[in-house]
Amino acid sequence: MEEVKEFYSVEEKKLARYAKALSHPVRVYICDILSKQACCYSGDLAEEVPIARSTLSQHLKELKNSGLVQGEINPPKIKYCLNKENWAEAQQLFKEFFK
Amino acid sequence: MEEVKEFYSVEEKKLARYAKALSHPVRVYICDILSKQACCYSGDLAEEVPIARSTLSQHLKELKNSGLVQGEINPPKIKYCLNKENWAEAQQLFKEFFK
DNA sequence: CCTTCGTTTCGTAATTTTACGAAATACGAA
DNA sequence: TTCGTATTTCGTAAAATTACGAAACGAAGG
Repeated sequence: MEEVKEFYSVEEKKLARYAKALSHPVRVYICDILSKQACCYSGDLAEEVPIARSTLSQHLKELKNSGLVQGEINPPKIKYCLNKENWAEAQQLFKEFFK
Repeated sequence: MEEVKEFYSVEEKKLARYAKALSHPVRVYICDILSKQACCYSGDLAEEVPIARSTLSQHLKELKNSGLVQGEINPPKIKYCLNKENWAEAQQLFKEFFK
Protein backbone atom coordinates (compact mmCIF):
# COMPACT_ATOMS: atom_id res chain seq x y z
CA MET A 1 0.00 0.00 0.00
CA GLU A 2 0.97 3.57 -0.39
CA GLU A 3 3.08 3.05 -3.45
CA VAL A 4 2.28 6.17 -5.38
CA LYS A 5 5.48 6.17 -7.44
CA GLU A 6 6.78 9.72 -7.39
CA PHE A 7 7.81 10.84 -10.79
CA TYR A 8 10.35 13.50 -9.88
CA SER A 9 13.52 12.72 -7.98
CA VAL A 10 14.20 14.02 -4.50
CA GLU A 11 16.91 16.25 -5.93
CA GLU A 12 14.63 17.74 -8.56
CA LYS A 13 12.01 18.55 -5.99
CA LYS A 14 14.51 20.02 -3.57
CA LEU A 15 16.09 22.16 -6.25
CA ALA A 16 12.68 23.41 -7.38
CA ARG A 17 11.90 24.28 -3.76
CA TYR A 18 15.06 26.29 -3.30
CA ALA A 19 14.62 27.91 -6.70
CA LYS A 20 11.12 28.96 -5.73
CA ALA A 21 12.45 30.58 -2.59
CA LEU A 22 14.81 32.60 -4.78
CA SER A 23 12.24 33.49 -7.42
CA HIS A 24 11.58 37.00 -6.13
CA PRO A 25 14.18 39.79 -6.22
CA VAL A 26 13.60 40.85 -2.63
CA ARG A 27 14.33 37.35 -1.40
CA VAL A 28 17.50 37.22 -3.47
CA TYR A 29 18.42 40.59 -2.01
CA ILE A 30 17.88 39.38 1.56
CA CYS A 31 19.98 36.28 0.98
CA ASP A 32 22.69 38.42 -0.61
CA ILE A 33 22.90 40.47 2.57
CA LEU A 34 22.83 37.49 4.88
CA SER A 35 25.48 35.66 2.92
CA LYS A 36 27.79 38.64 2.63
CA GLN A 37 27.85 40.27 6.02
CA ALA A 38 26.06 38.32 8.65
CA CYS A 39 22.73 38.11 10.35
CA CYS A 40 20.34 41.01 10.63
CA TYR A 41 17.00 42.11 12.02
CA SER A 42 13.71 42.40 10.22
CA GLY A 43 13.59 46.11 11.10
CA ASP A 44 17.00 46.76 9.56
CA LEU A 45 15.83 45.20 6.32
CA ALA A 46 12.54 47.07 6.45
CA GLU A 47 14.38 50.37 6.40
CA GLU A 48 16.23 49.47 3.23
CA VAL A 49 13.70 47.59 1.21
CA PRO A 50 10.88 49.42 -0.59
CA ILE A 51 8.01 47.25 0.66
CA ALA A 52 5.71 47.22 3.67
CA ARG A 53 6.93 45.54 6.84
CA SER A 54 4.13 43.02 6.71
CA THR A 55 5.10 42.07 3.16
CA LEU A 56 8.73 41.74 4.17
CA SER A 57 7.63 39.49 6.98
CA GLN A 58 5.88 37.25 4.48
CA HIS A 59 9.01 36.99 2.37
CA LEU A 60 11.08 36.15 5.43
CA LYS A 61 8.56 33.47 6.30
CA GLU A 62 8.96 31.95 2.86
CA LEU A 63 12.71 31.94 3.16
CA LYS A 64 12.37 30.24 6.53
CA ASN A 65 9.98 27.67 5.10
CA SER A 66 12.43 26.88 2.32
CA GLY A 67 15.09 26.26 4.95
CA LEU A 68 17.57 28.75 3.53
CA VAL A 69 17.13 31.17 6.41
CA GLN A 70 16.50 30.82 10.11
CA GLY A 71 15.37 33.29 12.75
CA GLU A 72 16.64 33.46 16.29
CA ILE A 73 14.51 35.15 18.88
CA ASN A 74 16.53 37.83 20.60
CA PRO A 75 13.93 39.93 22.39
CA PRO A 76 12.55 42.27 21.43
CA LYS A 77 14.03 41.59 18.03
CA ILE A 78 14.41 38.58 15.83
CA LYS A 79 17.76 37.96 14.25
CA TYR A 80 17.74 36.35 10.82
CA CYS A 81 20.68 34.29 9.59
CA LEU A 82 21.38 31.83 6.83
CA ASN A 83 20.84 28.20 7.65
CA LYS A 84 24.34 27.08 6.74
CA GLU A 85 23.49 23.44 6.33
CA ASN A 86 20.64 24.02 3.89
CA TRP A 87 22.53 26.80 2.17
CA ALA A 88 25.32 24.34 1.45
CA GLU A 89 22.82 21.79 0.23
CA ALA A 90 21.27 24.29 -2.17
CA GLN A 91 24.71 25.32 -3.37
CA GLN A 92 25.57 21.73 -4.09
CA LEU A 93 22.28 21.03 -5.83
CA PHE A 94 22.66 24.01 -8.16
CA LYS A 95 26.27 23.15 -8.82
CA GLU A 96 25.38 19.63 -9.83
CA PHE A 97 22.43 20.84 -11.82
CA PHE A 98 24.40 23.25 -13.96
CA LYS A 99 27.39 21.07 -14.67
CA MET B 1 13.56 61.92 -17.31
CA GLU B 2 12.63 58.32 -16.60
CA GLU B 3 14.78 58.05 -13.56
CA VAL B 4 12.77 55.62 -11.51
CA LYS B 5 15.70 54.34 -9.46
CA GLU B 6 15.51 50.58 -9.48
CA PHE B 7 16.11 49.13 -6.09
CA TYR B 8 17.31 45.67 -7.02
CA SER B 9 20.49 45.08 -8.98
CA VAL B 10 20.48 43.62 -12.47
CA GLU B 11 22.09 40.47 -11.09
CA GLU B 12 19.45 40.05 -8.40
CA LYS B 13 16.66 40.39 -10.92
CA LYS B 14 18.30 38.02 -13.39
CA LEU B 15 18.90 35.42 -10.72
CA ALA B 16 15.31 35.70 -9.54
CA ARG B 17 14.16 35.23 -13.13
CA TYR B 18 16.20 32.10 -13.63
CA ALA B 19 15.20 30.80 -10.23
CA LYS B 20 11.57 31.29 -11.13
CA ALA B 21 12.05 29.28 -14.30
CA LEU B 22 13.41 26.45 -12.13
CA SER B 23 10.75 26.70 -9.44
CA HIS B 24 8.69 23.77 -10.70
CA PRO B 25 9.90 20.16 -10.66
CA VAL B 26 8.87 19.45 -14.23
CA ARG B 27 10.94 22.35 -15.49
CA VAL B 28 13.92 21.14 -13.48
CA TYR B 29 13.34 17.70 -14.94
CA ILE B 30 13.29 19.04 -18.49
CA CYS B 31 16.49 21.00 -17.97
CA ASP B 32 18.10 17.92 -16.42
CA ILE B 33 17.38 15.96 -19.58
CA LEU B 34 18.52 18.71 -21.92
CA SER B 35 21.72 19.28 -20.00
CA LYS B 36 22.59 15.61 -19.73
CA GLN B 37 21.92 14.10 -23.09
CA ALA B 38 21.06 16.65 -25.72
CA CYS B 39 18.08 18.18 -27.36
CA CYS B 40 14.71 16.55 -27.55
CA TYR B 41 11.20 16.90 -28.88
CA SER B 42 8.11 17.98 -27.03
CA GLY B 43 6.46 14.68 -27.88
CA ASP B 44 9.31 12.67 -26.39
CA LEU B 45 8.92 14.59 -23.15
CA ALA B 46 5.16 14.26 -23.24
CA GLU B 47 5.46 10.48 -23.19
CA GLU B 48 7.57 10.54 -20.05
CA VAL B 49 6.08 13.30 -18.02
CA PRO B 50 2.80 12.80 -16.15
CA ILE B 51 1.05 15.95 -17.35
CA ALA B 52 -1.08 16.95 -20.32
CA ARG B 53 0.65 17.97 -23.52
CA SER B 54 -0.83 21.44 -23.37
CA THR B 55 0.49 21.90 -19.84
CA LEU B 56 3.90 20.68 -20.92
CA SER B 57 3.80 23.19 -23.74
CA GLN B 58 3.19 25.97 -21.22
CA HIS B 59 6.18 24.89 -19.15
CA LEU B 60 8.36 24.81 -22.26
CA LYS B 61 7.16 28.29 -23.10
CA GLU B 62 8.20 29.52 -19.68
CA LEU B 63 11.61 27.96 -20.06
CA LYS B 64 11.94 29.66 -23.42
CA ASN B 65 10.85 32.99 -21.96
CA SER B 66 13.46 32.68 -19.22
CA GLY B 67 16.09 32.16 -21.90
CA LEU B 68 17.35 28.86 -20.52
CA VAL B 69 15.91 26.83 -23.37
CA GLN B 70 15.41 27.40 -27.05
CA GLY B 71 13.32 25.62 -29.65
CA GLU B 72 14.38 24.90 -33.20
CA ILE B 73 11.72 24.25 -35.74
CA ASN B 74 12.43 20.97 -37.46
CA PRO B 75 9.19 20.09 -39.25
CA PRO B 76 6.98 18.55 -38.27
CA LYS B 77 8.59 18.58 -34.87
CA ILE B 78 10.19 21.17 -32.69
CA LYS B 79 13.52 20.36 -31.17
CA TYR B 80 14.23 21.86 -27.75
CA CYS B 81 17.79 22.54 -26.60
CA LEU B 82 19.48 24.47 -23.86
CA ASN B 83 20.49 28.01 -24.70
CA LYS B 84 24.14 27.56 -23.85
CA GLU B 85 24.88 31.25 -23.44
CA ASN B 86 22.10 31.88 -20.96
CA TRP B 87 22.70 28.57 -19.26
CA ALA B 88 26.26 29.65 -18.60
CA GLU B 89 25.08 33.01 -17.34
CA ALA B 90 22.66 31.36 -14.92
CA GLN B 91 25.39 28.98 -13.77
CA GLN B 92 27.69 31.91 -13.08
CA LEU B 93 24.99 33.90 -11.28
CA PHE B 94 24.16 31.02 -8.95
CA LYS B 95 27.82 30.28 -8.37
CA GLU B 96 28.48 33.88 -7.34
CA PHE B 97 25.33 33.98 -5.29
CA PHE B 98 26.18 30.96 -3.17
CA LYS B 99 29.81 31.71 -2.54
C1' DC C 1 -0.57 46.88 35.37
C1' DC C 2 -0.09 49.62 31.35
C1' DT C 3 2.70 51.20 27.59
C1' DT C 4 6.01 50.85 24.06
C1' DC C 5 8.80 48.50 20.69
C1' DG C 6 9.63 45.13 17.07
C1' DT C 7 7.49 41.97 14.57
C1' DT C 8 3.98 38.90 12.80
C1' DT C 9 -0.77 37.56 11.63
C1' DC C 10 -5.25 38.76 9.71
C1' DG C 11 -8.31 40.29 6.22
C1' DT C 12 -8.56 41.54 1.74
C1' DA C 13 -7.71 42.32 -3.22
C1' DA C 14 -5.29 41.98 -7.59
C1' DT C 15 -2.39 39.21 -10.24
C1' DT C 16 -0.01 35.04 -11.56
C1' DT C 17 0.57 30.12 -11.80
C1' DT C 18 -0.83 25.59 -12.80
C1' DA C 19 -3.72 22.51 -14.98
C1' DC C 20 -6.96 20.41 -18.32
C1' DG C 21 -9.46 19.40 -22.80
C1' DA C 22 -10.95 21.37 -27.07
C1' DA C 23 -9.80 23.84 -30.95
C1' DA C 24 -6.42 25.85 -33.98
C1' DT C 25 -2.13 25.85 -36.54
C1' DA C 26 1.66 24.34 -39.48
C1' DC C 27 3.58 21.30 -42.51
C1' DG C 28 4.61 17.01 -45.32
C1' DA C 29 2.52 13.21 -47.56
C1' DA C 30 -0.97 10.87 -50.09
C1' DT D 1 -6.44 19.51 -51.81
C1' DT D 2 -7.37 16.67 -48.15
C1' DC D 3 -5.39 13.94 -44.35
C1' DG D 4 -2.51 12.94 -40.50
C1' DT D 5 1.05 14.20 -37.27
C1' DA D 6 3.21 17.34 -33.86
C1' DT D 7 2.57 21.01 -31.23
C1' DT D 8 0.65 25.27 -29.50
C1' DT D 9 -3.07 28.45 -28.27
C1' DC D 10 -7.61 29.26 -26.26
C1' DG D 11 -10.96 29.14 -22.69
C1' DT D 12 -11.56 28.17 -18.24
C1' DA D 13 -11.08 27.12 -13.29
C1' DA D 14 -8.73 26.41 -8.95
C1' DA D 15 -4.99 27.57 -6.21
C1' DA D 16 -0.93 30.27 -5.00
C1' DT D 17 1.62 34.63 -4.86
C1' DT D 18 2.23 39.37 -3.84
C1' DA D 19 0.92 43.38 -1.66
C1' DC D 20 -1.10 46.60 1.76
C1' DG D 21 -2.87 48.54 6.28
C1' DA D 22 -5.01 47.33 10.58
C1' DA D 23 -4.91 44.62 14.40
C1' DA D 24 -2.66 41.42 17.49
C1' DC D 25 1.17 39.61 20.00
C1' DG D 26 5.13 38.96 23.36
C1' DA D 27 8.57 40.79 26.15
C1' DA D 28 10.82 44.63 28.66
C1' DG D 29 10.45 48.92 31.19
C1' DG D 30 8.18 52.36 33.82
